[in-house]
Amino acid sequence: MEGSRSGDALRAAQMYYLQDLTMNAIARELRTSRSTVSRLLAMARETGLVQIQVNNPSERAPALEQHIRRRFGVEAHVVPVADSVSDSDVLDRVAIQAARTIGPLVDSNAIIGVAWGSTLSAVSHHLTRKQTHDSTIVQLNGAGNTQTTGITYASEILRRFGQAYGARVEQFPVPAFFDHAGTKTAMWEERSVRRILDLQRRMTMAIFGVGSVGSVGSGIPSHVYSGGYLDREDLEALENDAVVGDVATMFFRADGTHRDVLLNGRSTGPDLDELRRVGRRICVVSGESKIHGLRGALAAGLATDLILDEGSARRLVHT
Amino acid sequence: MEGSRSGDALRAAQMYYLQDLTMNAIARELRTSRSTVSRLLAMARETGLVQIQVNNPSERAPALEQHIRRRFGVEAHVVPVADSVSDSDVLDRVAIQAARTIGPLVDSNAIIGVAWGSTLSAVSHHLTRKQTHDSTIVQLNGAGNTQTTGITYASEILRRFGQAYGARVEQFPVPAFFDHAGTKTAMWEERSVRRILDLQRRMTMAIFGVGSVGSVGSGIPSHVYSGGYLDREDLEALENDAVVGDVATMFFRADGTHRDVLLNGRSTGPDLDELRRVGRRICVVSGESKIHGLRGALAAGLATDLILDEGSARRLVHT
DNA sequence: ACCTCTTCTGCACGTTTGTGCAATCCGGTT
DNA sequence: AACCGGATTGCACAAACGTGCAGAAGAGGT
Repeated sequence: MEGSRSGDALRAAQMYYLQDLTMNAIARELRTSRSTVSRLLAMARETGLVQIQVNNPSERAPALEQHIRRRFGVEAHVVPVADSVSDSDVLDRVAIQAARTIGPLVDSNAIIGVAWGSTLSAVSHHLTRKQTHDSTIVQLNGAGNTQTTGITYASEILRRFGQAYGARVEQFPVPAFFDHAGTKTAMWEERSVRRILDLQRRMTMAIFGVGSVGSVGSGIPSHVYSGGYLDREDLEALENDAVVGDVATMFFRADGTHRDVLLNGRSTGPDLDELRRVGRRICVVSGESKIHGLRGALAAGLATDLILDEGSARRLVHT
Repeated sequence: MEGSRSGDALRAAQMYYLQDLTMNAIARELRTSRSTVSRLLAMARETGLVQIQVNNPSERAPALEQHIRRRFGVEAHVVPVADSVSDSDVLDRVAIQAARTIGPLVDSNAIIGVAWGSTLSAVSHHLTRKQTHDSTIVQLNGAGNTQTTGITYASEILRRFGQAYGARVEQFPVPAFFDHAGTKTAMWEERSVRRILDLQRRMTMAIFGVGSVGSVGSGIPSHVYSGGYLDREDLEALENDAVVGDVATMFFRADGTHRDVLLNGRSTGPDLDELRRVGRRICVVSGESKIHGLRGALAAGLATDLILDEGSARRLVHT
C-alpha cells in the first residue's frame, strides 16, 4: 500500500531472506526493477534491518578459540585468514569481522569507550548500523597531537561509531600526552575533563587495539611509536621501563604491570585498573607485529573479548 | 589445519558472511573448488550455523501488524505476498517464513506441541536446524484415521520437527476422533496416553494451524472436514453447533466458545482451556478460506503469535 | 515558471552464484 | 584384490546478482 523507502526495504528483506524469492520475483511484486531491489536489500543490510549471525556451536568451537579461552581467560574470536594474505588485507578482514561481531553486543543505554589507532579506524569503517536509545560513545584517550591530523583522525572514528549506533559522541579534547605530569594533574581537575572521566568510569563497554613496541626495529611500530607523539627521549624511557605495548596510550610491561612506567603519568589514557572494571572489554588485534603487546595486555587482564586473525592466534598459542 | 566438513563450513561462513569475501576467494584459501564452497555455505545455512534474521523495528512496524496486535491481542507476523500469487504459492511462502520465524524462538528444555495438517506439513519442510538440549516434540492430537495415510503423514511432520531441533519425538497413538465418547474416557486412563497428556500439560510452546468450515461450500475445507475423519452425521452435528473452525481437532464457535460442542467429547485434541495455559502459542494461517476459523480462534484467545499472509491479514482487519 | 542541484531509477554489462552431471574417492564386502 | 554403492568433487552452463552510468523525477530556490 504505502511505498515508503524503508517499508519496501523491509518487505524486500522478508521476501528475500525469509521466503527465498529471487530479486526478480520481488521486483515484480513491488512493481520496480530488479536493480532497485538489489539496492533495497543492500540498504536493509546496512541499516541493520537484516542481521546475519554466524554462531559457532561452542561444543566444537575451533580448537584455537578454546585453547585461548582456557589459557588466557578471554573469549576469543579467531578470524580465519590464510597465511598468504597480505598484512593490510588481514587488517581489513579482521576489521570487518570485528565490526560485525561487536554489533550484536551493543545495547541501549550503553556507554562505549573507544580508542583510536589504525585498527580502530579500520573497524569504524565497517560498523553495521543498529538503532539504540540513549547510548554514548566516549573517547578513551586524548588525541590532539603536536603535529598533524590526530584530531580529525580520532574524531572521525568516534563519529562513525556514533552514527552506526545512533549514539551521542563525547570527545576528549586533550593531547595524547602532556609534556608535564603536572599539567595533567591540573587538567584532571577541570570540569570539562571531569565530565569525560566520569563517563569513562561508567563505561559498559570498551573497544581498543593494542600498540606493540615489537622486537626492536623489526615490527611495524604502531601509531604511537611512529606518529610523532613521542620524542627520542620518551622512546628511550619506554625501553628502560621494559614496556612491551600499550592500550589507549597506557603502557605496560610483559608481565602486565604498568604502575611505575614513567610515561603513564603524562598519558591521557584511562588507568588500567579502572579499565579492568569495565564489564565488556573488546580487544581487536591484527598482524604479527602486535603479538608482544598483546601478550602484555593479556597478562594485564585488559580484555574480556579478543578478536584476532588466525595467524596471530596461532603464534599466541604455540609458544 | 583440520579439514572437517563442518569446520570448513564454519570458516567459509565466517569469510562469506562476516568478511564479505567472494566464494572464489574462499575457495582459494580453503584449497578447494568454488562449487564446494557454495555447497558448504548452503550447508552452513541449513544446519543453523548461519542465522539470518529480519527484525522490524517495532516503532514503525507495518500498520497491519500493529493493528492486529491492538485489536486481537496477538503478536502478528504478516508475510508480504502480492495478491496475484496463487494459493499454493502463498502457503509455501507463509510456511517458509513461519519456519524461520519459529526457529529463533525454540529453546533448550522446551516441550513443543505440534499439530498436523496441510499447513503444519508445509512448515515442517522448511525448518532450519538448531541444536537444543533435552527438548521434546509432542503430538497435540491423534491422527490414526480410519482410512488412509494419516499416520505417516502426522508422524512425518513430527519427525521433521524433531530432527530440526534435535529433540525427542512423542507420538500420540490414538485416532483423531473416537467413535464413542466412552472409549476416550477409558483411553484417557491408560498409562501410555497419560504420559502424553502429561507432556502436553507441561508444554512451553504449541504450534498449530486452524481448520475452517468456511462459508458452506465455498471455501476449500481443511483436512478434517474433507479427509474422511468425519462422516455426514458428524458434519451435520458441527453445523448444528454453529462451529466455525478447529485447532488440533478441537472445535469452537465464532465467539470462541467450545464447551458443549458435541464432537469435542470424542476428539483427541487438547482441551482449549488447557491449550491457553501454554506460554507461547503460535498459529500459522495461509489463505482466505481460513478466515472464519481464524476469527473464532482469535475470539477464543488460542494464540499468542499469529503468522499469516498479507491478504488474510487485510481481510481480518477490514471488517 | 524556470533553473539547479540532488536523489532515484532502469539499463547494460561483467561478476558472482547455484546446480545437473560425470568422474572420482572412500569404506565396506565378497 | 576386485567389486559395489554412496558420498564428494570439479566442470560447465544457466541463473542470479551488483554497479557505473545516463537520464528521469523531485525538491528548493529565485
